[in-house]
Amino acid sequence: MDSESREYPGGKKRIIIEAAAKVFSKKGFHKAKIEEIAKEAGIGKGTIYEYFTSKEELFKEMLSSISREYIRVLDFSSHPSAVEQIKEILKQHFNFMGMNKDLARLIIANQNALNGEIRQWFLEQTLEKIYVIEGVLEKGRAAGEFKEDLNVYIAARIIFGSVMALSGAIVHENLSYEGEALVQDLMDLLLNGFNKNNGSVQCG
Amino acid sequence: MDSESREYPGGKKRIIIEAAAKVFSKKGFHKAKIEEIAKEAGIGKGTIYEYFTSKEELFKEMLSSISREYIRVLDFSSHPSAVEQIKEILKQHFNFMGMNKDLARLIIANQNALNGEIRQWFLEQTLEKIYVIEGVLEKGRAAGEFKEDLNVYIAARIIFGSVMALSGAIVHENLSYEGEALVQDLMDLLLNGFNKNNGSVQCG
Amino acid sequence: MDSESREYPGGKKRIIIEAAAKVFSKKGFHKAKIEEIAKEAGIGKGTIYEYFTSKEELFKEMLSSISREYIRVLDFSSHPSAVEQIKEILKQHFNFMGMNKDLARLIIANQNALNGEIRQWFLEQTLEKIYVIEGVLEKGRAAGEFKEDLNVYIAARIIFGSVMALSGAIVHENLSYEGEALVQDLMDLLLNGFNKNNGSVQCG
Amino acid sequence: MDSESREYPGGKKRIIIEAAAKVFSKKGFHKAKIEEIAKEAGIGKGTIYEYFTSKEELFKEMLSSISREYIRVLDFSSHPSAVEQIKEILKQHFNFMGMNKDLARLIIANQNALNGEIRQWFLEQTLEKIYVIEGVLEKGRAAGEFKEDLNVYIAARIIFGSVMALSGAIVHENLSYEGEALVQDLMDLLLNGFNKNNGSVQCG
DNA sequence: CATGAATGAGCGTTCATTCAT
DNA sequence: CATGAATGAACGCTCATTCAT
Repeated sequence: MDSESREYPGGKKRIIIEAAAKVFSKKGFHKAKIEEIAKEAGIGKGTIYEYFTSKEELFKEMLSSISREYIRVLDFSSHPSAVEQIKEILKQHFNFMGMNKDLARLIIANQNALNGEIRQWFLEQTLEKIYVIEGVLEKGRAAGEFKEDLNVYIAARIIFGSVMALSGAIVHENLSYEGEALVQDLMDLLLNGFNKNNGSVQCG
Repeated sequence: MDSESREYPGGKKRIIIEAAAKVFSKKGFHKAKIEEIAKEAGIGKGTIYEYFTSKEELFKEMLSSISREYIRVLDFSSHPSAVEQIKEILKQHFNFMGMNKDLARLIIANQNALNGEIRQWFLEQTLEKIYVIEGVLEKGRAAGEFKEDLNVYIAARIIFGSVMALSGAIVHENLSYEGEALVQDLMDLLLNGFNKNNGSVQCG
Repeated sequence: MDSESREYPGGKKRIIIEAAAKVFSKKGFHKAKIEEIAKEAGIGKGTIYEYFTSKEELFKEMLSSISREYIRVLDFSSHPSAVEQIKEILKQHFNFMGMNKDLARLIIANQNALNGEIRQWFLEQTLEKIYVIEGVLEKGRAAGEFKEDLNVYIAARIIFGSVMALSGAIVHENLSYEGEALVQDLMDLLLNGFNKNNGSVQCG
Repeated sequence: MDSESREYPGGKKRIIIEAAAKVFSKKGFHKAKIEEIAKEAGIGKGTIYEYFTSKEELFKEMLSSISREYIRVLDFSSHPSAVEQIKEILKQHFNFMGMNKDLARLIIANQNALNGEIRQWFLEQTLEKIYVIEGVLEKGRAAGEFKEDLNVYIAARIIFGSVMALSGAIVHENLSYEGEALVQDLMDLLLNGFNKNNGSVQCG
């Protein structure tokens, strides 16, 4: 409860993670130097090793932290229907991506990059997010919002993949994500498909 | 006309690229060592530099080579409708991914990874593939196969993203891709959406 | 104030430069290995790069350091006449060369060797020394010590060249430089020339 | 006596040496590549090793060859007096240096550079030239052209050093060497010294 | 706890030399 | 003799990690 921790809730660890996020985002995992992170954090190089055992661990903890924050932001439970929840997820996601392009790049870039242990770990993070979507879809299906025979496994991956590809467009091609147009269009395509005579067109 | 050249059409360069594909797939760009690639190719380290000016160039040439092979496989032009063409793309894609899991991992893994120049280059490769899909969609839309107001930009990215996410499932979660079930389900969802009353359910 | 800093004023940098001087002298620029310099200095290879950005920089800084020391030794301004000043320069120079044969070898050896940037730099170092001599000669000429029409440009290069050639004799042929005999003889030849009837022989 | 050897007296070896001279002059010993020399000579890399056992040997043979040519050029024996002979040596030397700046640079640059065995060898080449000068001086002294007590050892090195320093000025500072002015001035200073009242001023 | 000087394993790249053809 | 594809020893430099203070 000293003044330090009041200034920086979470203490040095928080400071380091924020500096790491900034540097890793800008440089990527391999080109980011521990020294630069330390400088960005305004501390000594050795201090980082008081809180993290290695560069990899720092990277992973930073991503966990971001994910946690990201998930925390993804507060969708208050919405009544699965469709609305998914809409909310997409909306929040694109907003997050658009407002944190560097972090977004980092998340997209490391979708499956990196080696060995860390790759596995990352995969699990990704799956976790997919499972959330699967959960929402399953509930929606059970509630009769979707086809009875909806393959939630595939559907969840369609959503996740679409979101990632469009996020890539946002950060790499500067696709505008503002307003709800993007989400609206995406949702319409996901719900009603590419075919004519679907969606708004109802049978007499 | 010696047995060597018969065994390895394309000569040493081909051997090196194949060894590089194997090692890069297993280790990723940064952890892959030139020496290991050389050993894998059964040649001396220096020989690689007779054919490629740098590790980066080797990496890029290898990916180009794979892409070329991959695109070559993607022969879909003979199919009549856009829907059939896309189905064919997906089918061939998943087959390719399932049969070349290491290469698949490499393509997925490097979707957006890597830094600077090489990342830019990779991005362009990816966009190229998306543009192919966009082209097919546009033609299909013009031919009246899809909604008149289909946003091909978003639709292409939905397809690309879905494909990548499901490819990830194939290589990382061992999702079975055999038969046409996966493609059928995916296509159904893409064309008709998640909603009930779409697709197979026809208006009286 | 620990014993370390007392032992090595100037710190690690000084230690490294001294080790570098030793190794570069013995092996020359290209055959000298950074690792050997580090070992000679009793430190780790990486430490050198904490103080110098590259092998070239280390080489140049070492030569600068030697030159500085050498120039510092060349304190001749207190002598009244140009002739005395030049005598003093020569005396000090030969003493320095004789007492630091390794360094001498290095200075002579690299008179014009090395490529590109570093050669240019070395050239400038050499010219600087020649300009000092030119300056002394010009003052002496103005003061009436020499021929009125003395070509100081050529004269300075005669002195510099003679000194280098004789320094080479000292380090390579073990020419004795002790006492003032060498300087005396050299000065006599420079001032009075090879001809008979010059110098001590005065006209009735 | 085949057409080859008629075209190139001395055969391939001569061609290689000439190519080596060109490349070594331009790049220096270390930056010169055997491959480039081979290309310059219009032959295969391996062929060089049919005539020379190593890069070092090629370098030494090339220098020997140049020196031989250079000495051959230095035909001064027909001149009557030692002074005239030395004048002739200087004249020819500066002409040679001025007309072959690249080779000149090479000769000057490698005065004492290079390591170990090759350095020793180079030293001997240099001494050989100095001994020629010493010989001329000694004869001149005996013939009464110079001071009776002329220290030919030092005098020879003064000449050699002066010549090298001025050659450096020619190739590095673009000092003009044309006409006989430079030789004239140099000789005057060497023979009569820097002092006033020497040389042209004759006793009544 | 905090620091940053010191470390050295590790790797991409070069190029003189060899040798099968 | 001639070749040039193949080689691998060698080295400069980086940077994550350690540890004495």
